[in-house]
Amino acid sequence: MAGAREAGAAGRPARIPERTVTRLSIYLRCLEELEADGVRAISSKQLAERFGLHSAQVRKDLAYFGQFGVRGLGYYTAELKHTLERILGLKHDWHVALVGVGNLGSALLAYPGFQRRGFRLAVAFDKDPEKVGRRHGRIPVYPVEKIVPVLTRRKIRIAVLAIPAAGAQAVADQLVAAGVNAILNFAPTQLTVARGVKVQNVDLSVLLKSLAFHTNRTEPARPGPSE
Amino acid sequence: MAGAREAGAAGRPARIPERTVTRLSIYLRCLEELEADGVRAISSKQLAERFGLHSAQVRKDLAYFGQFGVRGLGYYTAELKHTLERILGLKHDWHVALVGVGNLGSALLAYPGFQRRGFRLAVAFDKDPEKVGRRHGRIPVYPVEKIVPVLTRRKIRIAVLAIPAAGAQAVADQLVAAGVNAILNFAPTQLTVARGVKVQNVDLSVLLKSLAFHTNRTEPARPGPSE
DNA sequence: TAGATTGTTAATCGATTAACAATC
DNA sequence: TAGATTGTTAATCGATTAACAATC
Repeated sequence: MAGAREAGAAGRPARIPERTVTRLSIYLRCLEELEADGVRAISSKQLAERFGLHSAQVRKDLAYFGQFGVRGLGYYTAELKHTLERILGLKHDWHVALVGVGNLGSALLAYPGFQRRGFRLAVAFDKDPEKVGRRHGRIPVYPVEKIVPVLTRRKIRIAVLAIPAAGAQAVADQLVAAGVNAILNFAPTQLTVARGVKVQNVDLSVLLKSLAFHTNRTEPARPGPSE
Repeated sequence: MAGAREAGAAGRPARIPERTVTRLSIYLRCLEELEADGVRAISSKQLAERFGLHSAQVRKDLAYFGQFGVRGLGYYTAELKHTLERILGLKHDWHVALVGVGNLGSALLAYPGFQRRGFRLAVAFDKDPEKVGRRHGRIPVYPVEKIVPVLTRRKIRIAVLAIPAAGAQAVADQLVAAGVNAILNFAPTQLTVARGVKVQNVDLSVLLKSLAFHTNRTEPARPGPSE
């Protein structure tokens, strides 16, 4: 009885480990390159090697969602890419809201790889009256008070939070009230949100501290090949 | 036989889980706030609750490095903060190199929380002759060809990579040759580096894909409390 | 002392890896 | 067919949580 069950044939939603989802995203990035290079197919072993993983890991990650490979051959590049896009929900563009048009927010608005991959920053919010009303390229900047009406009307479900820690929780509450399901949080603070809303934290300070810890425990590295 | 052994009394370096280091950074952030609020001491239970963790987790994380608590009481805020700073290697400023003065790089140069917490962006590099030679505030911008001599001379061990994927591996090679031990990598590509060099990837596209996956599997969230 | 909380060991849980029959 | 690689189950590994004696 071969069990091909996309997300559980019975109906059980099947919990997917967070790290599996992250790896699928990385596999996809790789498959885009492979397809551009004209590589027709790739095995789990070859794919795994590119990321220092084991082939079983790759096969297991994919097996959560179905059977996509060909025994004796591997996976067809174009087909697997297509499949991963479907699994990750990238078959249509996502409209994304940005809160905070400061240094980081502006950089994100200008970041091409962001928009390119199906994430379209559709609206921005800021509390500074100087910034409100203007446009950043083609993106309108509203006052933060408008979060609920604007996002509700536009049915936006993903938001990026690029403001200081102080006001972050209040804004997050607004986002959730507006029906947002997922928040990419650059504010260095722990957000409390309703169950079902996913928060992905990116705390540059925390990341740097981890690097400092590692550097602190490592020899000052040879001065390089002469110079 | 109570075993107080900082990093292994014998000399064994004791492998610390990555996630423990990340949590220590987060605890520290919290302790800074607590100290500012005049909170004298805190228990592992109280600390854990702020992050949705179990108290045993907090105690275990700390136990890797020694015994810092007081039974029946908890941990003294100021003391634990001090201790975590020492463990993470934050007792002195780190000079950090930035490669890539584009949108993201400029945002990082202007980001205050970055500099504030003991990470000083000391030098920047770019391949654009337009940008080279100028200064960003007080930070000089050199051509990327100067990475090895400049970093070697200044003994810089942490670098931030904020350039497109295409040139990232070549630049990473230069950084490693220059004696860098840790790289915060914003380029959406897998870097191959010498053992002992730590790479911390921040791929915005991957993070957004995880959010898309979650959003894709979730009901479109109630439209919020009326509006 | 009585109450509280640590530090630490043992039990549990979940994720990674090994192994192999199925099959292209 | 012979060789290769999948999909999947079982074994291993590591991290989280429970439990509790030690002790403030």
